[in-house]
Amino acid sequence: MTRKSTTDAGGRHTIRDVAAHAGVSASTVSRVLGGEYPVSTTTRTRVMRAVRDLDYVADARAKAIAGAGTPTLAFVLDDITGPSFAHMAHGVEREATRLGHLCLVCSTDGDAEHQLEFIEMMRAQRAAAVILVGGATDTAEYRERMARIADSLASAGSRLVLCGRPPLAPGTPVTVIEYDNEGGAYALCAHVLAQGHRRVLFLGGLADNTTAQGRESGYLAAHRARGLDPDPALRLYGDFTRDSGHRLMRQALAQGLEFTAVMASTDMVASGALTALHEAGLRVPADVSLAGYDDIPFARDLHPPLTTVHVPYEELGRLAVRTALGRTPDAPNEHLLLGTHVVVRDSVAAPGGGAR
Amino acid sequence: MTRKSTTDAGGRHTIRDVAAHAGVSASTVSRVLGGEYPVSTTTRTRVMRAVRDLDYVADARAKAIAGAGTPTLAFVLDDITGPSFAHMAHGVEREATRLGHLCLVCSTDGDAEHQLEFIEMMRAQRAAAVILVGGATDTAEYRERMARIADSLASAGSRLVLCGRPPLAPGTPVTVIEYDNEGGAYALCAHVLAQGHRRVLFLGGLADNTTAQGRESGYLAAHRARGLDPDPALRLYGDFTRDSGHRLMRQALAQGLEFTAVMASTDMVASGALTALHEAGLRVPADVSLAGYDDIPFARDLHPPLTTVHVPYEELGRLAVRTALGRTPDAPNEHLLLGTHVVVRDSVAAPGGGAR
DNA sequence: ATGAAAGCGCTAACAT
DNA sequence: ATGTTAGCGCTTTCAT
Repeated sequence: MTRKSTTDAGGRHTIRDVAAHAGVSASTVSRVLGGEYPVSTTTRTRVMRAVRDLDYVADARAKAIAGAGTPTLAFVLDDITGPSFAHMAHGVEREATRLGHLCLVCSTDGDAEHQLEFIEMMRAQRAAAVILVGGATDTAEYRERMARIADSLASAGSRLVLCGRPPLAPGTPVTVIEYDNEGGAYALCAHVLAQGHRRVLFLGGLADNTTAQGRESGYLAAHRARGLDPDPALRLYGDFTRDSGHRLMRQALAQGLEFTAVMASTDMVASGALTALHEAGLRVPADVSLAGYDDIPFARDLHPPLTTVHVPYEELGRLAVRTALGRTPDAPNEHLLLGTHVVVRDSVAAPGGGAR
Repeated sequence: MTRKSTTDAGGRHTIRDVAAHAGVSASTVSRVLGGEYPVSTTTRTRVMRAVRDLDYVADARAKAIAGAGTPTLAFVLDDITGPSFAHMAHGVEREATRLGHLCLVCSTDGDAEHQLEFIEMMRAQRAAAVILVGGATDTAEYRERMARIADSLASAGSRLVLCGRPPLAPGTPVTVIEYDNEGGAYALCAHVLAQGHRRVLFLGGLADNTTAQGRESGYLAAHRARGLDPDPALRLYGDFTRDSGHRLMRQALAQGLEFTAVMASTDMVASGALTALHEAGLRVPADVSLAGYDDIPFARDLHPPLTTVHVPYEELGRLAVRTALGRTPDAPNEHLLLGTHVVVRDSVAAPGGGAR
């Protein structure tokens, strides 16, 4: 079988096969499929029939390279398994497809190298935008690296969007959308303090993660605003998982740390901590108060329902793609800061009976 | 500026720009970048320098069309927001990148049309495999539609993988990987029954969803195996969300349904149900026992820790990718059934004090 | 070891 | 309204 009629076993039909089958030229097929062009009705029908017969689907890569094609959008996160990331991904995904974009999702497991690789891949795919989400380590190296990526992307007609990450130097072609970690944590901690607590344990995330740091700053600031000086021994670090919360809490209990409330950097962390508390026979909030952060759907099913800070993750995802795609009249360098609000449920109360 | 030196403002450099910059031919650049070909060291260095200078990244689409290129893999699910799906996605994603594949993820929000559209897109992308996950409605139309897709994909050299979905007619070029919903539910329900419960409320999912049906079948079968005839009034239907569980449970309570245990079709559902139970002042498991399904990480943080069925979702995702990519010596039509096991925690006990 | 040329599957002028 | 001819950015013969 010659390499002309592509109707070979592989079954991968080309536009020329369809053309031959319909007795027209390839361009005509292209035009019929494209839709935007006048074609006689009879030809159109014949072509469509051929398409159906051959079960033809145009190669998207070829289209893309030839100028047409569905634009692509990349979403890079640390771990799709975290509820808050999943919700953002959902928002991104929905908005992207609503806008007719294909959407690549990649979890990097928090590995910076892997992340870099993936971004490079996206650049190779000529993605319309790359959305990077999740706290980072805010070092000079980080800023430099990100700036380079932003420039590369920009010069290729693409755009970098940072979500929940530290902004870069002004002038860098980047869009950053942050949610106010410090503000949320401040408000939450203020609420806890207002109940009368004076020793509140902070269960942090990775020490150098900006999201974790923001929340810690809020915790600190709230204390200082009341003229309080939080005991450094009351700050423990792990990551954002449920297991980390569980482990940290056990550890705190084992060390005999004294506190009447605990503020977790994440609902997941709070969830694990809660179990550790229960395991130790402590009642929440009677014996110790507990607060989380993120307001994942689950938070209200904890016992007691968790007081936490609501972050509009899904909306955030949607916003990210909208601004990334320039659906919003944007300045070259955009910086949005989304507000959050505390959701008061039952896990925080005044320090009561069995204070430790 | 003529359309020859692509070094225009757009910045999108082509291989020819690099070639020019390095004073060699495009083929040479290609060879250097490809690696698999002998090139003089001096040339190689010059080319690499040009690449660096221009910040050049080869267009993946062009590569793909020309025969090289990273293969792509598509993962289609209903909702990335569901923990079990997220874990599968994680597995898929990890294994795919481990195997050097790009991975497209798409949530269809349970919309069959949208799902179809997306599959078509993936065919256009010439994806190496399409993994479809999540229960479906098992009708003749479903089987027919899926078979058509499987054939299309196969004839394009791609492959369809069904995960947690009903198998198709033998001979269809499809791989299906199921986890044993019925078996798991049977074992779980047997456990509940063994505690002495006789009226156990079943909180289902979408009535026509095969996953939900499988779990219901297990529930039914476990009863029958004991010579019990479960009261049909004890089966309520909603979906797999936390809210559904909450609503259904309230409803059951409001109607004054009598039961001493409840078996939810999902941990999420169980979670919502638990809250409804608490809100009604009922204690678990003292007043009523509760069991879930999926064993999401959260399950152990519920109060009491939830007895449930473990499903190896992440492993499932990895397996799907592996078999899809034929890393497993596979028969043309493969059908795997993964086992599950019940995880006994504290939410199920013998019917006790305040039976309703 | 390197260049020239052909081709991948498609679209977009440019002709009729 | 339709066919012809160039590309798009890359790889891969086929020469040299």
